[in-house]
Amino acid sequence: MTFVQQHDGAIEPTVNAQVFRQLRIDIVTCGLMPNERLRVESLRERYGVGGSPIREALMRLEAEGLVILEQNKGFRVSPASREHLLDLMKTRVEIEGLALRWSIEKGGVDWEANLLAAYHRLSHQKKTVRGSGNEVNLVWFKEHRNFHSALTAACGSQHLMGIRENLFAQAERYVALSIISKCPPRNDDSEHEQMMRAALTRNAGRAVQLMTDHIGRTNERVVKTLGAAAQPIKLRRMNGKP
Amino acid sequence: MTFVQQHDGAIEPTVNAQVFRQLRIDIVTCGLMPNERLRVESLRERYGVGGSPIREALMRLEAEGLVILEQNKGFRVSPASREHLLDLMKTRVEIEGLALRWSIEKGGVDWEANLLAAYHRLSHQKKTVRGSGNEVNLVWFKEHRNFHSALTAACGSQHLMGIRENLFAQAERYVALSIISKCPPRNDDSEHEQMMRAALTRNAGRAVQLMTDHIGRTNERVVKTLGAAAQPIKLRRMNGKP
DNA sequence: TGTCAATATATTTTCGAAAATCGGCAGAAT
DNA sequence: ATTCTGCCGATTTTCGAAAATATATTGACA
Repeated sequence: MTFVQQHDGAIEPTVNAQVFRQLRIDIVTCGLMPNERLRVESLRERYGVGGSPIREALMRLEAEGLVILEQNKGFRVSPASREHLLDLMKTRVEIEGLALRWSIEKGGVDWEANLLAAYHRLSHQKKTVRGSGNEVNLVWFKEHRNFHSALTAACGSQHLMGIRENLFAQAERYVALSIISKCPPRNDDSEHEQMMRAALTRNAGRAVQLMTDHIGRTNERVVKTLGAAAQPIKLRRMNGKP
Repeated sequence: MTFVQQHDGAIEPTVNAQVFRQLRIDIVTCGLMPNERLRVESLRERYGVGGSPIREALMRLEAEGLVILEQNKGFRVSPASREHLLDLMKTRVEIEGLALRWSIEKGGVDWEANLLAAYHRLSHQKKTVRGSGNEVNLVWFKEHRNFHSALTAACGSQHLMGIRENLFAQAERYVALSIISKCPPRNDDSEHEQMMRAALTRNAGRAVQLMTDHIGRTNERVVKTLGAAAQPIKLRRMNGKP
């Protein structure tokens, strides 16, 4: 595995951590598609490392819900489906709402400053890069994740933050899927700005409502593009007969 | 690893799954104490298996928050602290409350039946077994977990259920800690019955309030016994000098 | 005596190969 | 034709040993 430097300059010290990070990115951005089988041998080639760190990384991702393990039958990327997405969204609305409410209650000046900074960075990024097809813009993803994290950063609960981040990652995967499906990305920049304003003015009710709408609108858009790209068709060997 | 048959008669097919299950139990019941180092070599002896399945199981538990990994320095059981417990409780009140509300909304006859059955089984168990010291009663733990699971089983969200179960497991560990610390276990049987009644009569508000109190009271009890047993004192080799 | 560098030991991490398991295929039996 | 049985290749799972890393110990030097 080539040691890829991260944005913050840090390098993951162990191969396991590197594989975990990269695998997570590849799954969330749908470089590895939903339901795709994850053979250890293929991944060994892909990342140029041994089997152990790969399996260990996969186990972590399994616990996070991004990967599925069928015992003695191997790993695959978690399937994407309308039902799964709906469930995810329902839960996310509650969790993000709760975290936001708490954050607005408890946030201090530092929280406000970081939120402003995060929004500023996000507003200078586009969702897709025009260059090679409509590919997902990793930097936008990062800044978007950062912004939502900043919104809820002052909620005062490690547990709630962890849950929120996990659900967020799963939702990101659906957004990536939608972008890949050539769905022209909607502009939600103003929504982010409104949320930020409501948060900074300590209008919790409005902020939560905006967040709910924000998630709902994203969801609507994604649901439309789901039927096509969600489930790779299962292929059966045809014995060469037509 | 000896193939231990489970309560439902199923046997985990892979060594990894067995180690995972057993390790999880040992941590939740404080057979492995908070903050205790988890050396691969020791665990290899303890469970009589190779290193790979152990590391893989530990990675899963790390993602669940029951185990901590410091890169290149190994695993340890997650430390237990008053702050951690308080955070956990705050979050759990919200999650359990939400799941319970949804469950009461959507639950059908099957849900009611299972809930009744689960309560009946729980009410026939004691928290501790008198035999060898005040040890945790694994069966009570199982039935207690089952009961709370049954309460929220109809919430209609896999994600919310998963989150709830995870938080519940972490809370169980604190209860076990409290029991081990010779804290005479409180009788919360009637609380369970009241919750069940409120749920069955579709009184969501009351049920959630009871749940909140239930969690709060357990928490109070546990907090008291924390100072003593929470953090094993870090020992430094003394060079043989007194 | 105390501090620092160098060495030795313990532990984690990783690899490569052996063992176990699954799914498919061929051939026998009904 | 259909079901069953046993074999074969592909894949997962597990082990044991090698490489990498952290921790402890020793000894030199101020």
